[in-house]
Amino acid sequence: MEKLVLIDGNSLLNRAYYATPVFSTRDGTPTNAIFGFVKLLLKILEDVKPEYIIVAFDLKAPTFRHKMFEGYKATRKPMPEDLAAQVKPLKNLLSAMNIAMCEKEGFEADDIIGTLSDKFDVHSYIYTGDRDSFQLVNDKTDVYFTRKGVSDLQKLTVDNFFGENGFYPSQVVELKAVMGDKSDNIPGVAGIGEKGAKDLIARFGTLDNIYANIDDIKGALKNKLQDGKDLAYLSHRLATIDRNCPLDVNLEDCRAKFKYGDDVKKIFGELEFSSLLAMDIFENEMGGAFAAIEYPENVICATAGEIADKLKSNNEFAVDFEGAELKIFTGGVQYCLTVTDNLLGVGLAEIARALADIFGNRKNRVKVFNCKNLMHKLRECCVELLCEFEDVALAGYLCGYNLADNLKDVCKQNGLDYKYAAFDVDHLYNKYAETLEEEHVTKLYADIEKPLVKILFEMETEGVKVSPDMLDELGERYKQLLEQYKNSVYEKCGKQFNLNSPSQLGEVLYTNLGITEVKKKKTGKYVTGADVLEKLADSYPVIADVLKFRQYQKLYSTYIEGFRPLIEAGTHLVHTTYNQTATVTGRLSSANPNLQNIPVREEEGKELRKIFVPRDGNVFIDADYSQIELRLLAHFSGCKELVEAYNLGVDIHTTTASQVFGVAPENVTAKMRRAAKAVNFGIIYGISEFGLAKNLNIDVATARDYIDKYFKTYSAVKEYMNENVEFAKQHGYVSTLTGRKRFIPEIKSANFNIRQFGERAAMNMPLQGSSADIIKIAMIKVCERLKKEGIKAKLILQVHDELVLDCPENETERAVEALKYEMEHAVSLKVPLTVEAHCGKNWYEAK
DNA sequence: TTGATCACG
DNA sequence: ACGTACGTGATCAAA
Repeated sequence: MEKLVLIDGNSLLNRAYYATPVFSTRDGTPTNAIFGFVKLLLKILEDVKPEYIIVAFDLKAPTFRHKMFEGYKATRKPMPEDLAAQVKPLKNLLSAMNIAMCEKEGFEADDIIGTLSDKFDVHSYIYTGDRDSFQLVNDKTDVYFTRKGVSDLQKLTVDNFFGENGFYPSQVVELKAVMGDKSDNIPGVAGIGEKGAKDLIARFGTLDNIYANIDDIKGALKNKLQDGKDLAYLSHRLATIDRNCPLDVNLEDCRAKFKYGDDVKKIFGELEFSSLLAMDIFENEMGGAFAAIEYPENVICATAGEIADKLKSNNEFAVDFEGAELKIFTGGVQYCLTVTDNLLGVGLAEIARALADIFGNRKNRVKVFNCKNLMHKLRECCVELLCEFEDVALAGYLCGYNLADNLKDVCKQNGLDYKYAAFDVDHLYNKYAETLEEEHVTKLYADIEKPLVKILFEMETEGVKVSPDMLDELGERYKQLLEQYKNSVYEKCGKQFNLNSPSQLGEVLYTNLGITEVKKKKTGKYVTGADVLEKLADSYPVIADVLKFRQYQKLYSTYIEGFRPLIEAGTHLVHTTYNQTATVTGRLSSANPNLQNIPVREEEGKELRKIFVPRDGNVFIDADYSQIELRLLAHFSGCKELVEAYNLGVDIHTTTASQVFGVAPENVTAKMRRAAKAVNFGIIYGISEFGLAKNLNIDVATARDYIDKYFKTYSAVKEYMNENVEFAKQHGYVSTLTGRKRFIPEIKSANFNIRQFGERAAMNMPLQGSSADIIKIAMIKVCERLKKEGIKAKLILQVHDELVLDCPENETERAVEALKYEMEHAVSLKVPLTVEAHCGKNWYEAK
């Protein structure tokens, strides 16, 4: 019998959307759902080899079911924006693939599929993620249900249906009539759920039969059924698929005549589906079938010697080191080596020797996803990575791809088979290397990011020493204060509750204490943020205690207890992990623990820095750039007033206040300076009246006045900001000093808020990103300099505009000199870069 | 898993 | 009419 594939387009696209990691083309067009859909489509074509295929879609217009019941699907959330954006492109693609589509006003895809599966003398294969379609299963119709994701399909046939579900296809409707369907807002009988409904259907078979024998049912169940009879029959009608919708489709319209033609290739290219583009397509009379990427021979288990041998004749290879498995792809073959310290198996020494042969050989060149991770793994085996390396994650990051942070998911994103991980690494790197060239970021990759990998590895390995005594001391103190403030709050509220719960706190403050000044959020919850509470502190004494509790709770849980498990036993070191591919601006991030957000602004928290101490006989040297982003603003905008101010070395906020408020510098009040400082910060963030008003706690009109005055004074800054926005609108990205790019798809959004966000991001990124560039360059220079001069001081921390050295006391002077010089001379701008350095016996003293 | 909150630059 | 400062990560509560 000939085969007809019927696909529920909306349902599968929806499934594909949630099953595929979020990704998009670099210009921001989301493509993950289309990708998942296409992968499944190709699989179906290959598996079934159907003569006919058609994809059915829902229309937005109300269906006959809505006319029957106003509430039908009323509780369904609207499609996420980035899924909705993928519907049209999918249809275009299907059209280019010569795949028939069908939609009909007043009907759902289900009805179309039900009708077509009945209409022709063929065997029907229905693909859907909707259980409603189960009712369509019969001797000439199978349903393939997407159980989990899109690849795990449950095949339901007339033969296995009862066994899989415990009821028959015809009873799907009967069941739904009783139990309803939450997702479609089909009511069913109130008070009866899945279990009750199944029992009833197992006993009576149909809804009609239930009511025909209603007197056989006793008690509450009977009452529920009697009360819910109308809704049950309404639900019955709602759940029934209409197998007679008026469709102008004949079988020949559905003929599978897919060709992998230029038009399809072009669309795959536009969607950046490189793994699909790379497929070998061989067309046959079935309408086209596919062979995916040609994967290499896979040697499941190799010996260390075997691999080392291979590398003698081939210096280039790609690896994936996951768990105890090292996969190596070289010379067209993927080898797999198990690295364990089980001496009963392969000797550790032999493995270590092989690893040293592989990664310690400077003639070798390895491609890897996240080289820093590999270096840590090798270190566990006492092996140092000395060979040349290429980092797929880093390259992809610089190309602007939104890559998952592990190779497994990246493979998924790219439709690659993780079984061939080392091969995939090779494949992906080759692709990204081309893009690096196209985007003109190869130098950034090779000269800044790659050298930084090794520096970060060393910083992480070196670690930062924590004083356990000081940690305990502060912990005890915080604990006591915490208890004190907690009790005080309880007393003043007249009740005990969980102070850590914003919702409970909100409830108590606004209900029990009658504090009504503040509104709820759009989620319906009370706002209890510190900025809001602070305004209430004067009127309500309890607020101050709440804020103090919050402060110490943060310090205690995040920085005392949060730290304990991360401190290495014996050495008392914490080893943070710097993520080099986490931010959109080019900054690093730090985690486990995050050492880039150790308290400093409030004295209470700043004390925490006393727990960080240098090694014995050493001091910390802490050096930070002074206002680096504002200086970059002066540099990029060329604003005469700003450049001059920085070249004269005057206080920039005072200068701004003086120029904006039109008073002599010596007449600038503290309040004026504070406002000017906030404006300066705001400018860097892509200022908005509202944001400035909120920050300064002033009204929007005053904020607008400040901004107007600022831009009038510094018109070059305004022009520069406009240029950034215009550039982003035109090219889809902005860039930094080193050519690092951030793609800003939001800037073209139809949504006003999203577009505004894009504009602010376009203004901010060149400043924040260039600052990141500069400190990265400085880190490289500082490390080179220390090495060259034989200074034993070690770079141990980076906090965006700040570097910390752990330095032998007798080298302090030379190290300060080197650090300050290399930071200040990392790049040359129209304004000087200045660095302030301090020394101390802990991080508190060195600030 | 998500949202709220708060620590940093 | 509507919601807004830029960039991160950790913790907790509540689903």
